[in-house]
Amino acid sequence: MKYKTKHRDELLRFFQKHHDEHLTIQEISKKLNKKIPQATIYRLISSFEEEGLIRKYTISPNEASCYQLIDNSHCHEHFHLICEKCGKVIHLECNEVDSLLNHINDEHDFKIDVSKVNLYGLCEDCKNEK
Amino acid sequence: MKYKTKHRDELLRFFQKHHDEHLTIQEISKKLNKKIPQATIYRLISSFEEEGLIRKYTISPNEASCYQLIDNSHCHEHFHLICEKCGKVIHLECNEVDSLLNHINDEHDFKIDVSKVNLYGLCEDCKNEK
DNA sequence: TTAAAAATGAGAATGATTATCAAATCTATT
DNA sequence: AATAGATTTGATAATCATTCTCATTTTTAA
Repeated sequence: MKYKTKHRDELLRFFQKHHDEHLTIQEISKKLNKKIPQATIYRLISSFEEEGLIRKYTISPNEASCYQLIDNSHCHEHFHLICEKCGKVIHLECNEVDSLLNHINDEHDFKIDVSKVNLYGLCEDCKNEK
Repeated sequence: MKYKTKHRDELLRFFQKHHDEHLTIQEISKKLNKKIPQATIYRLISSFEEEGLIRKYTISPNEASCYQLIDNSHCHEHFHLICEKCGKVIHLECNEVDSLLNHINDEHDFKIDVSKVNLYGLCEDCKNEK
């Protein structure tokens, strides 16, 4: 059972306030003026992740991961496309995705958890800019 | 300018021999009976990566990356299906994947980095077991 | 053969994330 | 509101993949 604590509330409010950016633990810690110790931030965040409240972005394995509040206004299931260069997050909702999901479910017998799918790559702008 | 060295040749031969698996540095080191020191393996591998000879796969930010020779004779690009319950990693290579990649590239103008695609969900066994 | 350039080896350093554990806090129940 | 049991916290240590360092060795082109 989860207990409600002031750190928990504070961190959640923080994510709501910064819902339009994705931040690393370091950045969060700094913006909070170290009010919450890093170990606690890590713990709370992995708890939020499990609860499906926030999403983790890992651009590169050697860089810190970023976290962002999950936006539920997009109710339909969709993939996230994340630009490795500029960090832009694109919500991809299209039939081709659905049919791939169905194909994988039916033919490969694997049920994908869409809410956890992050597809990394280069967005339109960064792709052309080279 | 690159020099040809015995380690370089040996590691390349190793990758050719194991072209059908992707291995971590640890595994490579072990399979080579530590003939090549890890620091050197890291260096050679990042050199191979730059030259476009091998591809790095990142399963999870907290696990070691895997490396595999890029086989230009057939399109070897594949996704990883990762079971959230048992941790099993399935290599998904199929036409539907390719067509989704092409669709996203052409219609949504986003170039996906295949080596980073990890689709989380439930595998056959864990799905049914509930 | 020689000198400059690159690679090597062993170990130290880095840096994000996890683990530890005693102390503090929270919650439901009396 | 007091209590007991469960959970969270804080500070710090541990982990682990990867990168760095630097003196030594090897390679290459002239």
